[in-house]
Amino acid sequence: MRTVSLRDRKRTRTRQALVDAATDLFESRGYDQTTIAEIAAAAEIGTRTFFSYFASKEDLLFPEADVRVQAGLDAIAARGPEEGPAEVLLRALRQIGEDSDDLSGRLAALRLRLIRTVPAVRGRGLQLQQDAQRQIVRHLAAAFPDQLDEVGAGALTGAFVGAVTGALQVLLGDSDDPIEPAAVQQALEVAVAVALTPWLRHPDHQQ
Amino acid sequence: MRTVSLRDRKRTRTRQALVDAATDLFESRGYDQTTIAEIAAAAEIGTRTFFSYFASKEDLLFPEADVRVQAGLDAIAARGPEEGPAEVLLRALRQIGEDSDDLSGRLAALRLRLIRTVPAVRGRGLQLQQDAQRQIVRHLAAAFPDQLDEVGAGALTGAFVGAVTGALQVLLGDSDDPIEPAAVQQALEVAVAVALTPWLRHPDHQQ
DNA sequence: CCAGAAAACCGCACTCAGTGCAGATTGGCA
DNA sequence: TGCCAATCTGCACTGAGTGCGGTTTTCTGG
Repeated sequence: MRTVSLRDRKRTRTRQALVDAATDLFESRGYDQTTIAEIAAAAEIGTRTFFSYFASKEDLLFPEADVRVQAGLDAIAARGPEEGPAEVLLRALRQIGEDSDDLSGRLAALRLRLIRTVPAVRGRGLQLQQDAQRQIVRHLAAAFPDQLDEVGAGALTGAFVGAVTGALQVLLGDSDDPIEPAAVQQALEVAVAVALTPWLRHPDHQQ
Repeated sequence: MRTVSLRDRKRTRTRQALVDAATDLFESRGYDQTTIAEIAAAAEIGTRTFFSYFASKEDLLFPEADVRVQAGLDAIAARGPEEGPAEVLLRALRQIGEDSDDLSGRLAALRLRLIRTVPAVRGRGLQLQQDAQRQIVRHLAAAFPDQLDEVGAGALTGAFVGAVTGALQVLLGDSDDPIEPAAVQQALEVAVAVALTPWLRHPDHQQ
């Protein structure tokens, strides 16, 4: 038994229609050249109704943000008895990376491009990232009360996330479409090595 | 001989008047309740003219961003012969922290509060931080061509900046005015220890 | 099957940020 | 002094986002 009331199904469908319509329009016409009115019209709802689905135009690019954050928090909660904070963060990252097609997929590719192109989108993305980070810090500190205080958890999480995004930012830098998974993997390993070296117990980590 | 043409002096004065007026109005009325028209009127210029001084309302809170970034880049350029990348980053941070009253000062305090309060301001701040970070990465990679490639420099800088901001974010968390410099110093040391341990040659660093 | 309540839809009018344009002002400089 | 360029400013406009109020649709209990 899921959330299957007609109301909710309809709402989910409309929401998806909005994302799809926005994806199409952003790709063909460009982000700034697309108005919310056009997106709403393409999804066959009134302009006013749009704002009961998304609070802003930018949010169309990050539709399942909360789901991904939750996956990360779950990964922290499911820590093994022998894991330290660094291992947990690493596993959480892999978890998020797996169940979301974050580098393939039409919307994902569009998002990456618009993040590099449109300031408003970048700002919103960074904002969401920081919010997620804050939650991770709280859960991490709570999960390792003897090894980390809040400030330490903030520093560790910040270093980890900062290293990964810093490396990815350089890697995805200016080129457009051709993203090689191998290179991404390599960049992540560099970032992890830089950020987590003093934290990992086993210096070798496969995959 | 500086930039002392009457034109430039006048322009600088008007710019400062705008920042001052905005500071006053933001403090008394609140950020969202203050319109650009009001700020412009308080600084005795036309509403339209405002946009030839600042591109947006948020930018009023970050008036000397470029100056600070430049100070950081200079600090990198002035590296000593025995310094590694981590030491340079550390020195750059201290440099920036010194010549900008970033934790005292009316505008600085207001900025911190609004960053926590107003999403648009936070987004803009993160954006500026990321831009600065990108420049630092470039300069750092150029300064240490044998020790760092671009991706490594991105990871290192990201880890460093991420750790510091992550720790500060937790520290400045929810409280409002009372910021104790000693606690800040402590948080920075924690962050540096977390992020730079494997990079620093001398594990002890005074001050 | 049928109220009535709740939630969603949606038009209307509004505020405000930000832009393009064109004309008036003013400072720089020969 | 007089010309050029930068600056200032009002006007008109677009587009995001909000509050309000009335209508439609869905849910729930009898």
